[in-house]
Amino acid sequence: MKIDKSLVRSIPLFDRMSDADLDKFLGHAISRRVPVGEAVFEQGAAATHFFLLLHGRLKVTQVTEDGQQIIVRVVHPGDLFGFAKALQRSDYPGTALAVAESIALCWPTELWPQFVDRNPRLAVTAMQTIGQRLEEAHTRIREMSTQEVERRVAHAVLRLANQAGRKEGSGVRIDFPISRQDIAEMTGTTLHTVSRILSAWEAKGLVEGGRQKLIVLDINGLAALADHVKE
Amino acid sequence: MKIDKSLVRSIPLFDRMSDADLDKFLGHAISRRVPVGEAVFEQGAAATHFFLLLHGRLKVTQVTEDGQQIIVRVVHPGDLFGFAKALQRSDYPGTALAVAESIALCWPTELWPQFVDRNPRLAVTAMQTIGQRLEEAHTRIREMSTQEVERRVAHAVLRLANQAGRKEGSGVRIDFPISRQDIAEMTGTTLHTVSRILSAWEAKGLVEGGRQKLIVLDINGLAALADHVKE
DNA sequence: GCCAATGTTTGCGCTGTGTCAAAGATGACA
DNA sequence: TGTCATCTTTGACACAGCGCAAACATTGGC
Repeated sequence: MKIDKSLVRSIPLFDRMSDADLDKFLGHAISRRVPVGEAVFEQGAAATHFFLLLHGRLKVTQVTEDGQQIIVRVVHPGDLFGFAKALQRSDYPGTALAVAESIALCWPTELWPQFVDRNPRLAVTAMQTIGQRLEEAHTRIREMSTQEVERRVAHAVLRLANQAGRKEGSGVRIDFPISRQDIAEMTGTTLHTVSRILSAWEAKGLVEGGRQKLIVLDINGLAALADHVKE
Repeated sequence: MKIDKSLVRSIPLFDRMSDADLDKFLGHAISRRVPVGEAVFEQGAAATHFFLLLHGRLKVTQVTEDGQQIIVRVVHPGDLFGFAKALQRSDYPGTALAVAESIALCWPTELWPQFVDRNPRLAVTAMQTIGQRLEEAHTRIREMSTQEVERRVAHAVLRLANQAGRKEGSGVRIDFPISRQDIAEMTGTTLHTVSRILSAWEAKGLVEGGRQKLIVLDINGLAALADHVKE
């Protein structure tokens, strides 16, 4: 399958790589189509590959011992994921599930050290990427520690609109099927509470909901909810 | 000031470095004594140095816009911290405060790329360290999403006993001054709730409390509380 | 040895959210 | 076009945990 080289180039991890090295890198890649509902890898499985999402959308989930599920993050096109082995883990800590028809590039994890050796800047940039992810995680912890549910949901929806928004009519539509349950698992609450909150927002004209659908009509209004201390 | 080289060697980040390089590395270091209550760096300040804790104990905190504080993590001897610049940040995301008399090695951040160039394995190992930190962050998110306060506190206390425990009498004492407020800020609750929980535990003989003091008397009992689904 | 500062405990009332339950909506598929 | 599975909405209720407030304990300084 033909690989979109300019897309790969646009990723921080690869933007400084020489053309020759990039070709070599892509030469080892396998392109894989992932239909909706299929997992790229599953929690606990041996980490045999690392991946780059070219197209589509994934959600990375974890299941706790007592069966509760949370969404760790959403993978967008251009994101590297399934890093586990590079981080000294032998298995994947979560499951990566396609929520939209997706295409991912796959490399055997053994190649990671080789590529790093050949291209030291790679490791630096990769570390920066992980650093950002760490920061996001801390942001989430801070939110969960200090904010009540409605503000957390507002932040989560704004983030989604930012990362996966597509203009539609007068608003911005989240560009993949997303349920209240999903939003609940991203914010640490229940689908019932999310449903109530979204209903209230819809009554205020902030969003438009629907089955697995969410359109933000008033970004500023939502941002006010997210930032403002309640009065 | 004399630097304890064997302590430095014991840190994953440095264990594979050649002796010559290590000497060079340490040659550029400044050793700094940090009395209790003093900050090594403050949130928002320019990230001029990165650090290695040789002795003592720090807590890394963040303050939200609306003035609430959370404890991001506790820094133990041997931990690298104040990484910001290596992760492509120009300022420190939090404040590192000494909760015990501490000694830290300091390097100017400019040296980081040099050391990485000279020693590519360094970047790989550093990434593994960050990876672990990311995992811890996700663990915390998972706990905050799915567990009620008492279990979260139990987990936090067990973690502290593990990382900073010193045998004392029949129990394990957390080896630095820690307040209920601190524990609250680590688990996303209030000091009042923490106080109530600890009182209850003390009545059950699980722990022994005190002013800025905490001794775990029954690790297994606590672990049961942390793991077991309440019955 | 007393005082001030700081940390801890405890009671009480309130409310945000989870839990349980049941009734719509929506879309896929036959 | 009807059926079924899935998702969403809404109500009723309970309670964990927060906010507020006041008393109590410990420590260090003078």
